[in-house]
Amino acid sequence: MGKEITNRSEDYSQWYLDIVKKAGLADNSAVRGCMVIKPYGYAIWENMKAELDRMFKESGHVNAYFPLFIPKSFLSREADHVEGFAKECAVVTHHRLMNNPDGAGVVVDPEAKLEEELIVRPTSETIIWNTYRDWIQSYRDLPLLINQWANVVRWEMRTRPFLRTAEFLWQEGHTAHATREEAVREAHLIHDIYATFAEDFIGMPVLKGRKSENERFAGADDTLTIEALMQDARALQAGTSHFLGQNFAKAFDVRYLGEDNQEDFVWATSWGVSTRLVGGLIMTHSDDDGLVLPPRLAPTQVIIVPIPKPAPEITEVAEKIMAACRGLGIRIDLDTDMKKRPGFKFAEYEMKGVPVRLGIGKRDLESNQVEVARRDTKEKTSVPLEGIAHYLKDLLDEIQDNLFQKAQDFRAEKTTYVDDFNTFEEVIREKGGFVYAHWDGTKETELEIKDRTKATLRLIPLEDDNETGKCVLTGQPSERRVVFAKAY
RNA sequence: CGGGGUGUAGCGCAGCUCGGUAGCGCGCGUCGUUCGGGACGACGAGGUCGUAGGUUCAAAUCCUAUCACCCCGACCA
Repeated sequence: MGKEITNRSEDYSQWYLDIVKKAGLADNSAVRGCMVIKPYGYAIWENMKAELDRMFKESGHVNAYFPLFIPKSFLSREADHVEGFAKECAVVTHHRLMNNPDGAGVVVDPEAKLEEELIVRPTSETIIWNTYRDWIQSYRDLPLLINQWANVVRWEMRTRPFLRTAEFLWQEGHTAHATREEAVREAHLIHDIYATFAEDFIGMPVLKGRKSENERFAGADDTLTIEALMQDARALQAGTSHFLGQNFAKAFDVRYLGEDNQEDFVWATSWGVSTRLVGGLIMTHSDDDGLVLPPRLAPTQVIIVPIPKPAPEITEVAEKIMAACRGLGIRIDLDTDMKKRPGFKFAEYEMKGVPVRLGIGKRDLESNQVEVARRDTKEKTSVPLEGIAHYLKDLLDEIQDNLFQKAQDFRAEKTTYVDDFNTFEEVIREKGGFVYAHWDGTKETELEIKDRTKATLRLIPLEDDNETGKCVLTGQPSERRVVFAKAY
């Protein structure tokens, strides 16, 4: 008891907060809008990070680190960019405190005002492109394929753990290329990596497409996005990859001399995913009993619970199982807590979403078996000790597949094709999910739809299904269906 | 920034209307009995009542100011 979580059907948003709290992923902090990521939550992020980092490096990228602070003037170099971020910047104005002359505490020393204010980076395009100017002279310096793991700050009005926090952790890739084609290719490559990661590791199916001009990243010529559907039938933007054209090269005067001795501005991309992915993971798989982790990202994949409590003869068997499992790369642990009772532990590991639990008690020892409990289906079976490691390896794969499949089925169920506006409004209001509809391509229509239904244009699919039609709102001709949804 | 609400033990709350020197549940510690789905008993530790003023013999309670946080909107990875 005392660990009850709100049912999804009652209050989805409270359910989410309960999971974050009770699974020990994050706490609110003393700082408005900023969370403390607890060890268990951070371990999930570390696993994500490790895999993404591997994927970036395999595709030729290297890591570097740029400053947390950006001179205010840098931000305003690119007009669209500053417009997009100006309203949510944390600004450093002074560099020193002093004892309060009126009494206790310290105050900002007015003498220590900075000549130029510093902005805590909301994203690093400006400081990086200012640096790239010095690094790039010739086509031989290109491409420059750099990624940074960092924290950024965006002073959001309303925050939610992982989904939207004032400070968040992310990676931001910033690449420089000699040609437009190469930069476009890079943006698509990363887009593919993001989609692969989301589906194969988080087990979160995503739609791939491009953003409308209105939803595009501030300063980009083209924004590619992956969009996932959460269990409350709302969309989550899970990662974006931008083709920046020559916008930042022009703003920071980054030119290179080509093989043909012609000078030109450099072409750019930038791309990022954040700790928001942890929020997406939670909302994709978890249930009313707590977190459900996809095995590939679970800090602990298998937990052994001695029944009724740790004892030498149980530990001996557990050690053998663990050695065999670790040999196959399975992350497995033994619960050695003497105080808590088994029932409590079962509930606790379910809350934490550990994919598989092994129960070992006297009757298992006698029959040379263990009890195997899956978190995803709640099924329990007795499995012979002989060959248990391979059994578990296969089971973890099966759970990973099952979670992905379930999420895919859910998305399919919540995907609707709509051809008239009444139905559109009704589907958005009653059913939610992704709505494929025709759109006349104008910003006005997009905004009016948002205004009337709260649904936003999530993406324009990349592949043309060659189905022309009429805009669901205006009846004007449309070349393809686009995807609308209510989003986080 | 608009509208609503809350600050009392680690967490969740009662007490405030009608001032009298702080209580309940969970959690925490010790011991014992338990232990195959969130155990039980006994004893115990723990609170400048958000902060600063004021009224009063006396303030968690009344008054003033202030800060913080939460919820609903507008902004957003």
